[in-house]
Amino acid sequence: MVKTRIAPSPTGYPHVGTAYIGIFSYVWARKNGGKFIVRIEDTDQNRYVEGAEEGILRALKWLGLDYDEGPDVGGPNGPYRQSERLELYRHYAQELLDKGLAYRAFETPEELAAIREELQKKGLGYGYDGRARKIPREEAEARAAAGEPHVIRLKTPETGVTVVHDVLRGNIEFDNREIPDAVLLKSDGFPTYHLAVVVDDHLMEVSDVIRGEDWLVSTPIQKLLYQAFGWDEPKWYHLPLLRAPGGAKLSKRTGHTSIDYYRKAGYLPDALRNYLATMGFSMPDGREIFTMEEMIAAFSWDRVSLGGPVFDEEKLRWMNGKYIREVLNLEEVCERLKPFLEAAGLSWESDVYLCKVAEAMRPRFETLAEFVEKARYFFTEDYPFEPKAEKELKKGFEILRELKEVLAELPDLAPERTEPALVGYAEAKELKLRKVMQPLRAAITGTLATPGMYEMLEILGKERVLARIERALAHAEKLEGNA
RNA sequence: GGCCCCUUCGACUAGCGGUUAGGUCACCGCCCUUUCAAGGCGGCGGCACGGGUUCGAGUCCCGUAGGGGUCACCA
Repeated sequence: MVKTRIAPSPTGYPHVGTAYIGIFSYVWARKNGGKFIVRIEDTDQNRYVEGAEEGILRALKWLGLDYDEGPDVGGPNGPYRQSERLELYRHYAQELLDKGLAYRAFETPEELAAIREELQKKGLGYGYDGRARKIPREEAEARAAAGEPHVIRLKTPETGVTVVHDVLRGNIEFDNREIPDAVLLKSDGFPTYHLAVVVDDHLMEVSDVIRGEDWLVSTPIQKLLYQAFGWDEPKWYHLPLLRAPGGAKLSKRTGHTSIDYYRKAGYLPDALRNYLATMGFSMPDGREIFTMEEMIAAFSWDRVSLGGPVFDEEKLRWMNGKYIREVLNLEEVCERLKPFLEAAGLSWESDVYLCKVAEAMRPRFETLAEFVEKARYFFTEDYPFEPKAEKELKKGFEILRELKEVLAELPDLAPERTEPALVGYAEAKELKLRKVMQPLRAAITGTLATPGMYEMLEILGKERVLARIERALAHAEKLEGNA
């Protein structure tokens, strides 16, 4: 059975890179009718951030990456938090010690730094020379028993090569002299990534390891560990890292990396998920808008490209807009809008009203937050006038006064009545339509970028429109006074 | 710097020996139009470079360059 996993560290906010890898892991598991699991890699006590795990799990669910096993849902191979599996790692480290495939090393951090510097000077690209291998076994055990702080390191072959087969890249050769005697168990008794990931992936029966390219060069260490234990290694897939505009790895400094940022900015989970999927994967027919199910159906590793994709928020915006105006239905859009209006302290008289506004605004906003910004005047009488709108108010002051009378005479502001009325007025006065529309638009919205006039008049209703014109007229007079 | 990976328009990508190198975002223009969008139509723009292999190379091989990653008791 194909079993994939995502293994985030609870060291901060949920990262888009985690979601990116998560999507591919999820899709591959689903494609094969397998399982997708989440494991929390919290073996670094120093970097642990309170609440980070919850944030990450919430973000994964928000994106629709539901997992079959995980810290909060359990599963047959738990616990799914590495900090709760320490005994396991100690056991397996001991096994390697017993087999003579690992050894205890007693260098202090300062000594290690000195060794590293020395090696660097010689032009060697790694940090430890394996000197503690020379300590006789009995002596090492005695020192350990006496409580001397130490780590356990993997005994790595000194000659030959280790060949890693990456499904996406083929065979990759590593000279064994380049593979360091990696620390497996730290002096605090916690495992390092290498030990923990191998033990857990084996015990949890992970068959396919899909992860970021930054893990590629540490794969030989893990492969050697599988060999030391006598276990079958999983299939390896290293996906390219998401890049920031300019080319560097996406980071806090170079762009928005928190999934929470995108949620709060009003991106739809489906749009983000869809966009992330296009970072490397493409549909056979070239479609860029597709559901998770469609991706699963069409997925194949030879449709995954290996160049590091630049994360372009501009295109994400476009895609989000596409979802708002074409993928979701109107009711869904209205529902999504509600929390954003509430957060802005705005209220709506009814769902029907909200939906009418949403319909009118639909082609005019790309994020939910943008809707609140641009449609504010539909939800409050206390909307501001932009400078450009004030100019229109002044220019069209007389027209506005007359327009108010024209509209006041109509029984209601249905398009069948407002259109002939406004067009008729313009013709009678021999005015271009826009000369009439712009002051009106400025008056009832405070801005010049709005939905169609007839649509707006109907939504707002006669009473509010007349009151708004009145208020705008007063506002314009005040402007004249100041000028 | 050593090692490893990667390389098609500004960005995301299609291409899997024979294509006028296609699509999407962005940008520009036109159409529509009461504003702003959306939409439609059109345009700009690319195979990093140099060697091979081949009748033929964006596609295969080698080198160079560039970019990225990694060299922790972090993951």
